[in-house]
Amino acid sequence: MRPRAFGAEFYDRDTEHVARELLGGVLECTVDGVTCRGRIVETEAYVGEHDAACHASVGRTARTAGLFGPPGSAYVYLIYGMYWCANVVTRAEGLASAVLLRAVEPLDGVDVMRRRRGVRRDLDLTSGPGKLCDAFAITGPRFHGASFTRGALRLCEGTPVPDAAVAVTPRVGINAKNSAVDWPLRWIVRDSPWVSARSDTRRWLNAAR
DNA sequence: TCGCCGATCGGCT
DNA sequence: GCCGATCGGCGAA
Repeated sequence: MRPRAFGAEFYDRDTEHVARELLGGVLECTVDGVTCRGRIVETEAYVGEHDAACHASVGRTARTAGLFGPPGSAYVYLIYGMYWCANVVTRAEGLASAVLLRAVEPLDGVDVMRRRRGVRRDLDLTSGPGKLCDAFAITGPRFHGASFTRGALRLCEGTPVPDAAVAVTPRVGINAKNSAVDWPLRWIVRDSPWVSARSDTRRWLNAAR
């Protein structure tokens, strides 16, 4: 059954709330007639031009223009010349912030994901921002600037995740000299095996106790 | 299981 | 030129 997509008003709010509430939601992407779905288990917030880890901290450029776009639009960029990362833009148009989709639990289209990824273990299909874009065939040319509220790329209502099952950590992959390195803007489903950076996450959660 | 390293290229200084 | 919101393979422990 086709789930219902979040509307633009869902994204026209504080980025932290959107990131938190996307946990348990469903990412859906249709390419070449095949639909893949996954339950979102990990997100990160990039909260604006004052956030040194946010691409928009350099201001509005050709690259970052998408971050200033309307709520619910896709900001898809290439990292390390090799991997795509998918974000959903938050807050009103003109405010540069977004939620990075970092990991999902595969639900539908798993065979296609396996073919696209070519990895040994299913756990490596979608447990990272570059991995999930590969598994779902999300690329910049296909989806940068598209809307997550309708069409081939959607974010949909799923089963909400209770606070007791959620953990918050600093974001992954932020350079140690970045002033925002420690900001707690990563949300995960605490016990999901599908989250990225598993050993780092375990270490951080243990140290925080 | 951990840590290191190379791949690969567009955007920015 | 430099470096990154990453990933997978490798060798060591």
